[in-house]
Amino acid sequence: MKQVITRFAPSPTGYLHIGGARTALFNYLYARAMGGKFLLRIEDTDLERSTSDAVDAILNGLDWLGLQSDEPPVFQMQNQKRHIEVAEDLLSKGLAYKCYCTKEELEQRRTIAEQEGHVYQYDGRCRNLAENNIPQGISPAVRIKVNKEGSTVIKDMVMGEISIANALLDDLIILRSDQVPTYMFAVVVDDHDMEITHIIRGDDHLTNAFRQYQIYKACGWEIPEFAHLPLIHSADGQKMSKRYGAVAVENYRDMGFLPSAIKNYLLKLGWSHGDDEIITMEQAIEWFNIIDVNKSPARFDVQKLSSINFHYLKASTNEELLNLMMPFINALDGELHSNYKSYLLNGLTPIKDRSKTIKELVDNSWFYILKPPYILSDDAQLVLTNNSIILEEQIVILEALENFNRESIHDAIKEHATAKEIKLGKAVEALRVKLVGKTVSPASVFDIMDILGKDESFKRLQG
RNA sequence: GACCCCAUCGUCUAGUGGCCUAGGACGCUAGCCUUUCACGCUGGAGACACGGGUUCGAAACCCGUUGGGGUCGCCA
Repeated sequence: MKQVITRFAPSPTGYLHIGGARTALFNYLYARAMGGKFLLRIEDTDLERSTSDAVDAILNGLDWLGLQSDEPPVFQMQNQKRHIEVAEDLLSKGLAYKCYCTKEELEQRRTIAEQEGHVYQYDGRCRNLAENNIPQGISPAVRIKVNKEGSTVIKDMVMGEISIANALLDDLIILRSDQVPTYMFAVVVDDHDMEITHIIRGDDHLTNAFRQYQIYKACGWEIPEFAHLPLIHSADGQKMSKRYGAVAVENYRDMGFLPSAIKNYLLKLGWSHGDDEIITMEQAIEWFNIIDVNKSPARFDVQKLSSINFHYLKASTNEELLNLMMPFINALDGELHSNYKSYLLNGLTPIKDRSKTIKELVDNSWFYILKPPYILSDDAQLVLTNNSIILEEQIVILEALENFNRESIHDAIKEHATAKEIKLGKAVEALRVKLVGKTVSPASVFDIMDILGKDESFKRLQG
């Protein structure tokens, strides 16, 4: 049996979309599961919108997720010669023809058609242009001749058998007038040349598959397997787009999600292995099969991602966590404790329980990281009830913590408060102190108390 | 509008004609644990879109309706 080769083929026009990440993941997993190869191709034939920044963003995103390709990425534009060559071959065989309609003309016809209430389909007017009718001074585009008879049937590994009447297809452009191949053509040529056996991509390409099928046929090439994954929708059921919030993987990275958690969550979106929720990459490689992917689109749920993230976070060691925290710590405003790393390594464990993300982990452990004095903002407030804590005490505790010395903490407490006053009750919930420009959650206070609470002498103090 | 695809709790899903008065997870909720928060534990509410078939039997198969999504570029 032939070796399975899959590919992820993003266009470099922005960031790595979360949906793209899932497509990459499924391609990666399928290749790994079948003992095949996973390749990467940058679809940069849109000269206007492609940028090298976007290429970097995509590469970085993939790298961060740990979805590296088995070979260096292929840049589609570097195959332009080959695309032209294939187009010319098609031309010489009479399977394609030159079209002299200008972009403007087509645009115009399209608007007219729209005004008349129907969709414009290219009418093939240049198909049989007589020699003496060829317009002068226009560099032509190349269109493929689509067989208008019968229907095209595609066997899709996810969607099953799908078909369309060929009369609905029109002669699409394969080579632009500036000799740049169109996406529809370049994918087919490149997938063939790269010997891709399984095309796993988003559902939005489903109807393109019919057009590409025609190109494969014209070229006389073997048709690869198709697998169209249902799209990920945002919480409101619409297509995931920028205006609905975070769509780039880098957004999720910045929110403090772990790559392992993102992969686990994305995997579970449309694929499952019984009731299993936490699935490692190793297990996924063992279990994954593209034919098990669901046909229906799934909605993206950050809460569920959070809970999976929480699981992976708790399963990580403090050392691993510290590494992941570094970018967030470096972005912090204020002076760092000289040995905050050892404070964190020692004290992170109880804080993990109340942090769903790496960012929260940092937010909840600021007292290990930042040096006093802490600057209180204007909206710092203290609510007193019968169970109260006094702000002063807190600062004392924090200062004492700098030395990380239980004795001095206790001394400070004894000195500044009576046992009665120290009682930490529900009132602490209402305590919001802004320190170093950050909102500090009351949970942080509890973390301090947690450490103290384990101590017998502190318990006695409560008496 | 045309074409293609989809349809189980709020969300992600299990389910391949009898193990289903439909299971799990997230979320929500009650309680326990805890000096407080969180974690954890134990419960609870919560779904087969609708209408027809097929069958002894349908969440599962077929048809239709409704609803949702996608595609219709010299974008990818």
